[in-house]
Amino acid sequence: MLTYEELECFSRHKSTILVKKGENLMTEGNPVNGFYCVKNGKFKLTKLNSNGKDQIISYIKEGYIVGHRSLLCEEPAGLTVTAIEDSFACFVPKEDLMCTIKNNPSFALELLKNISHQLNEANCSIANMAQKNVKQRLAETLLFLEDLFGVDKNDYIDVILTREEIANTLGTATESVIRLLSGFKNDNLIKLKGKKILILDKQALKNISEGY
Amino acid sequence: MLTYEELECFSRHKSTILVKKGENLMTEGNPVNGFYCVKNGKFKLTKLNSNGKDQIISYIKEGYIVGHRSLLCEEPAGLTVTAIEDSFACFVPKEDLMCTIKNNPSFALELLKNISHQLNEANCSIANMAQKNVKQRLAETLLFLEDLFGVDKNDYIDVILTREEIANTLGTATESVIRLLSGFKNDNLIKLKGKKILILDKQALKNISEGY
DNA sequence: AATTATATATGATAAAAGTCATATTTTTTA
DNA sequence: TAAAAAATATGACTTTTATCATATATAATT
Repeated sequence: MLTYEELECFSRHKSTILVKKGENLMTEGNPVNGFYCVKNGKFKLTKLNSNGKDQIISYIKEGYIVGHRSLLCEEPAGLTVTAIEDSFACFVPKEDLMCTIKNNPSFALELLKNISHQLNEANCSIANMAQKNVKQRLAETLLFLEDLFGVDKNDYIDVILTREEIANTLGTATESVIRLLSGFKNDNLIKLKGKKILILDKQALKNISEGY
Repeated sequence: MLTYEELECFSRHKSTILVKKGENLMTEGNPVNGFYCVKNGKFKLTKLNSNGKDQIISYIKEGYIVGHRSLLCEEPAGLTVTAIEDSFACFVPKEDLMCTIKNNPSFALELLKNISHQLNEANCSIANMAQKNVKQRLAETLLFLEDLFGVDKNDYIDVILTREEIANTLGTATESVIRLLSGFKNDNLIKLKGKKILILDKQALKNISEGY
């Protein structure tokens, strides 16, 4: 996430594009010739596995940029970026990015900070994936989703995900997520209303995620 | 990993320090006031878990830099960096890094590339951790270690790790690693000589790691 | 070299998680 | 709105992995 001014600078004069729910902004393995600023909406970032399952690596929302990593490495897209609701993004061509990096050292530093921060989060994810069991990871993910996307007027986490998408975030089976969510509900840690999830006991979920 | 010239530039006039096997170059949570170039040797990068177990996030060797991510984020060290054999590294103070970034746009770009690359690798790790079973991850890790550290004169992977360290790389129990290594040995995929591991059938390991 | 400590190895068992089957509910489409 | 499709839910069972116990081998220390 960059500062408002930096994003403004890029998105001024740029055409904003609509990405409908389920559509891809970028596709893993495809060449990348610019990056995107998310103006509005929500996206999931996924990686395809040899067994054909998508692994959700992270989520982004308004104010986030995506695609810059591939540009900088001069590699094809490492992830597929898919809208999880109708969203708007604006495209910034590669040249604009490179030009700005070269002419504006403080922007380069800002970008370094941005990617460094993402790298730290990715490292934390690796440790969590490796050492936490599915229940711990689910608890953690629910807290993460509420923190990232906030809550709606009825206090439900403000993002609609299928159980399968949650499973693909945790790296587990859909049935396991369904069972665990039922368990959390029975223990009065969460409330469920279709796909909507409301966290009732944040502290308890935090404890579970840390193994207590 | 940066280019030879860039590293030279930093390490000239810098004192090289000896880090003995088991000693830390940086410690998770501690403040960071510079970064290190590895001149010689091997290090593991670990993250402490709530259950007290170390998770090995990655490995580095000569030519790699470490600590720059925390510097750029202005955060405490996110990882502990421990020598896995007697090693040499040189310290570059924060000011030198910041100064170079500001005065040398192409260096900033190089650094962006470096961290972007690491972020991509971390994303791959997340997917692997989430979707592969222990056997697949072990096969992959053996191939990774040979690729990173190369082999000695007898073709054994040129790094000495305990079974526990391998387990902490995969995020599994030490006994599981021991059992699986025995299995690979019985299947003539690897040869074991104490802690030394020799890969006999690279293709078979690759197939296992991809789930065939 | 003998002793101690640490690492490796292996079996037995338990716990966690995956898979398959099937029922029910919700959502989408015609 | 009805029919079809997709998602959720739950039980039964299997596989994977962790844990505990213990034996053996290797490395470190005195």
